[in-house]
Amino acid sequence: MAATAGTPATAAPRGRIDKRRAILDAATTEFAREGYAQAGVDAIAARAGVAKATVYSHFGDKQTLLREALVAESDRAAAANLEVVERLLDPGDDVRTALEDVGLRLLECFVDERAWALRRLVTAEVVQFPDLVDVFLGRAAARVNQALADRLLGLSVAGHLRVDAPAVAAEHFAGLLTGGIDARTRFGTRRLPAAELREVAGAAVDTFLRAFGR
Amino acid sequence: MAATAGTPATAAPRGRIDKRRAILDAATTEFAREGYAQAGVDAIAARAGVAKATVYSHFGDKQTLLREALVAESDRAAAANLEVVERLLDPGDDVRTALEDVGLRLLECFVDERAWALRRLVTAEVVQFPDLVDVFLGRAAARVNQALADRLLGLSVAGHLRVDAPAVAAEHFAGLLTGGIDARTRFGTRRLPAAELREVAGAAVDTFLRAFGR
DNA sequence: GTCGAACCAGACTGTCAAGTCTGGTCGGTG
DNA sequence: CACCGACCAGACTTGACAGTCTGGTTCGAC
Repeated sequence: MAATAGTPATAAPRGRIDKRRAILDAATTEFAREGYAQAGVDAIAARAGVAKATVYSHFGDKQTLLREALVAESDRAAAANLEVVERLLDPGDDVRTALEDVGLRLLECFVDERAWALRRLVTAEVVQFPDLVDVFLGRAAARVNQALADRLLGLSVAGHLRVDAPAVAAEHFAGLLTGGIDARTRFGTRRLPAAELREVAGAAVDTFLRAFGR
Repeated sequence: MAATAGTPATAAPRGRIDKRRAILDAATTEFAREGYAQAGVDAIAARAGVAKATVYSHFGDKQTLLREALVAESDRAAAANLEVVERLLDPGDDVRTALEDVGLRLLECFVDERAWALRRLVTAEVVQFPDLVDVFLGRAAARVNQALADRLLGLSVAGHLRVDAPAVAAEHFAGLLTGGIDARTRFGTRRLPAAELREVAGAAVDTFLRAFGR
């Protein structure tokens, strides 16, 4: 914890804000492209248009930089997912259509390049830095799953679904959506055509409704 | 490309076979623990009880070593999975029980430490060595999915299930099983108690049968 | 206008690891 | 026996990179 005790809040951006953001963005890009070990601090500094010393003045060391970048990306991903899930609050006239819409959008979040980079980093570095998992799960995965469970419960109460264990149903909805996605996207190295995304989402919703529909 | 053209076949194990195996095992262990970048060839040689030069004489360079290790591990994982899936050939009197049995065993394969290490390596290095994905998908994932689809189709023909798109059903079965597994195992860093595994498998089969059962 | 904090370019240090080389041991084959 | 190819220990070369340091510039605050 390199937090200087002088600043009031927990955030503690010591340098000028825009530099900090630039460094964080550059780090995210570079880590995503090269992986933690391969990414050089020199390259990150260069990409950010900043001197190497500035990077160290802001973040202390490379590991902290990785952690902060992951926090930012997790929040970003969570925000995108949560916004999508929120759509289930008002499902309109047809649950199937609403679920397909949300499923497709969730899938789009999931196959997004930055989302893949995030999962890659967490997966790859979990052995060396186990606390990164907490960052990712706590800030992104857990919140999204909780929100989805809430919405599914809401749909059930409103009589659109028959769900008795919302958390399980949420896990299953996500699982149906993302089951074969590693293979389909070749671990994030292949872009899926829109038609295939729709197809996958459609099939997932189909099975989901067979199991949990009225 | 250090392949000496003297040997006849493509396999070309130039040294004594047991040395090759020892190196491959050591490499697998070391890569699994440390990741590709962190794992040192010195450490691999030491673990294999072999001189560093011997490693290079067998495999040429570190990258090749990784690839060969992944091939071996993929085959290993595939064999374990396929053996489990095979059990659906003779489902006995009760499909639910058979599916729960297979589901649980598949899950056990999936949360296995070596399986996690394999996925970690593929995920982490996919950007640098895209062809590793082909090794993993071709040798393991695709074959398992195909076998599972075959068995599900068989069960459907025998009147135990109602499956019209076996490949999709197989993807969904796997998705239901492994949907929340990243979070549950904290990306492979936490061992799941047997009870939780059973619970997850049970819930997955439950949903699956609601969707595809007779 | 001066003071200090943030910043710059780039040189520097120390470490670590991939891959090579040397010189020698050992076991099997003609 | 003489040879050859696999193997050994370990020194060596080479390059990359984290993190530090220097000396100087910019800019806002007082």
